[in-house]
Amino acid sequence: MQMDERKRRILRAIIDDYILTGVPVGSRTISKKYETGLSSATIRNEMSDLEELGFLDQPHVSAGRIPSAKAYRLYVDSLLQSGVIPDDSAESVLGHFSGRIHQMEDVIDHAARVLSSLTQYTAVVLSPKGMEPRLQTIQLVQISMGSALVVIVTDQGVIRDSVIRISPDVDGDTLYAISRTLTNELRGCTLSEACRMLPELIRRMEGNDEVLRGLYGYFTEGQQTPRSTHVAIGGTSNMLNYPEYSDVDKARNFLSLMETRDKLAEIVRGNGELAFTVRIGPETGVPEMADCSIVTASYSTRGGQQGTIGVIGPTRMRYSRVISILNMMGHQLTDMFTGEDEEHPDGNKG
Amino acid sequence: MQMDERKRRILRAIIDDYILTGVPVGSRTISKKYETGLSSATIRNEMSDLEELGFLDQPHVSAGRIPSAKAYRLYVDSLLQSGVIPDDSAESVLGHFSGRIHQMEDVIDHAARVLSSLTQYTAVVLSPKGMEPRLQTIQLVQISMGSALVVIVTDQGVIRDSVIRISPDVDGDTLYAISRTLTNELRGCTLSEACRMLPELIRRMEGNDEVLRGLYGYFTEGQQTPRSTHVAIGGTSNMLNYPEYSDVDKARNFLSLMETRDKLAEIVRGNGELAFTVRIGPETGVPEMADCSIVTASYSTRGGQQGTIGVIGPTRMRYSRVISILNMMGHQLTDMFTGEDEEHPDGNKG
DNA sequence: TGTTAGCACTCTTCCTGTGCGAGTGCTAAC
DNA sequence: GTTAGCACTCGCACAGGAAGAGTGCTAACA
Repeated sequence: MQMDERKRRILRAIIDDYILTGVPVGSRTISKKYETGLSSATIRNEMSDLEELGFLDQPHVSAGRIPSAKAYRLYVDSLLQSGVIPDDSAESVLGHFSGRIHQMEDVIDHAARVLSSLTQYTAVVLSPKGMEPRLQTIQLVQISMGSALVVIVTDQGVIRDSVIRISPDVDGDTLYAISRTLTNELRGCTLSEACRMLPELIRRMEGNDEVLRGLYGYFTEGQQTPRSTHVAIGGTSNMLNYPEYSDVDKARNFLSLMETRDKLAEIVRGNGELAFTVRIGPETGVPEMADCSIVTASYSTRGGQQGTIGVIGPTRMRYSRVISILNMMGHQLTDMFTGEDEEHPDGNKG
Repeated sequence: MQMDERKRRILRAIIDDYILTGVPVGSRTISKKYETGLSSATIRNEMSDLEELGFLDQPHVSAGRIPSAKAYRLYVDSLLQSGVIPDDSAESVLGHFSGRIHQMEDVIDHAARVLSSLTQYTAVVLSPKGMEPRLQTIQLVQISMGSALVVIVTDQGVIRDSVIRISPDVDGDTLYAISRTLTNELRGCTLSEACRMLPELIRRMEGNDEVLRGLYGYFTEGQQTPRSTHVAIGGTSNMLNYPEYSDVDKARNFLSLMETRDKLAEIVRGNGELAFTVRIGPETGVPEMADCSIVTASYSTRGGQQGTIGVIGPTRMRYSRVISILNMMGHQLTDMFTGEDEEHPDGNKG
């Protein structure tokens, strides 16, 4: 048996209807609501074929049909093939970042909120992750007698800061001198390289070894607990709006997955740095998400690192809408993270 | 009618049982499970009295009784009066902060996780909030040609950082000089005072006005969008473990309340800076939380600011356990935030 | 006077059976 | 190839009934 154009059209109608309503759709519904020009009996025959082909499932004999993961896959593929659909509400993404927000983490949090409220699904935004960051500047700032703040600037603009203890009689100027030396010596190194080089430096810069030793402890500690990527989540409770999650057990499983941010980040980040992915049901590879779909897009920062934005919803997700919103949002974030720091907004590039 | 000792004992048994099981408790249960030496009939009479006094509710005529908010209040008050109960598992709090964690936000996140996993309820931890912070150090760190990082250290140890644009030909030494001047001039000011003083400073430090202007923009912007307190939440999904929230609508309401962190912070922070509060059901003042209780404790930082840790659970919460865990955790955090920065851990306070 | 045993009564919960409606599959006619 | 018709299936909602838990009341007892 073969898929012909008519089968495709009917399948699409079924998916559309199921996405809208969430209840199994019957032959009569398709024949009446969608101008197919066919009677329900014909639709029934086609549906029977589609089921045999693996595109439809039947919860029980007298219920309608629901689309299988395979059907969604076909649907999404044809959606993507025909180009990203400009959605009615997509342009409203643009309005949501009017006020300048400086901190990257704030932007990410905000993006997650906007994304979830636009899509009405759960949104996840991951901070960029690229190659291992390389040191650019190390600066020690005195906070009080006996303690100093370490500020480390890397080429990714990622800033790690922490307080270390120093001798009370080290003053600001000394700290500045140490900072300069460290910056000169360690610029361009990765953090792990810096770790290896520090003992040597400590030997050479005797007299300030106490400061450096504190720093060393900080570095090695930072190594073993690497600052994980920032994960922002929005709209976890949205998931409860869908009958798929009216079962409390399911809801709990889902929510506790959302709480373990590391695992979640791993799942959302997925297999690669693809610009765009749609994973449907079992394709997510996570048993807890067997009836979820994950749509992700990426955005880039100045250094060329890729961040990820994603939407998690039921498999009967409004794919076209979600895809177009993610698309817009990805571009918007890329613009923010690349454009804003290079030039004044009123000037042109070049 | 009066409360006598026996009524009190029976009420306590009812509350204990209801907290344990979550189902209305009958007279027979009390008479058999708790060694009262009384028959179920007697208990019934007492229960009838307790209901008349407003301590018990009856869902329907042939169900057992459940404690009212008033009953919990009595229960908690007597609990607090008799001193904080040392709980079997409370000491395990101590183990959870073994590895040094430096960033305050990380500590707070971690505390929320630990708190929720120990109590099996939802935990909320708020960063300290005190008087308006006063500037201690301002440091400009060159990141790349044309941009610098502003690091502001306040007496609360709160660090605000952001990137500003500077002229490409300003070098690190100049930035350091500017930083020193700024620190000297502005130390001890609040942020808003600094805002007012900056124009004057810009006039005086001509030549570097471009840097300062960028800084000025940063300050004024920071003023209008004050960095809100950090809110960490843990174990939101724990709430679904309790039959009280097997209703999806209730669960959704609760969860979406958890998502609006600002509002949540306001609720948890509550009325004052009391060391310890227990708000039961309606006492929370939030309709969505009519069948929740909120227990909070506070911790202090070096500057004497108060942070808040809280646990949100069903009204039939294991109060004594929660109170003792919160108590321990509060002390632990206070120790971390005050002790650690003052002295080496191996030394005694002088 | 306080306590207890006994009993009728109430109300929920669970189970079962039944009718209804939605939807299918098949067959025969067009 | 399409469609109308019909028998059939299955879930769902609802009603009725049995079981169980728990109460309130009364009368007897220490």
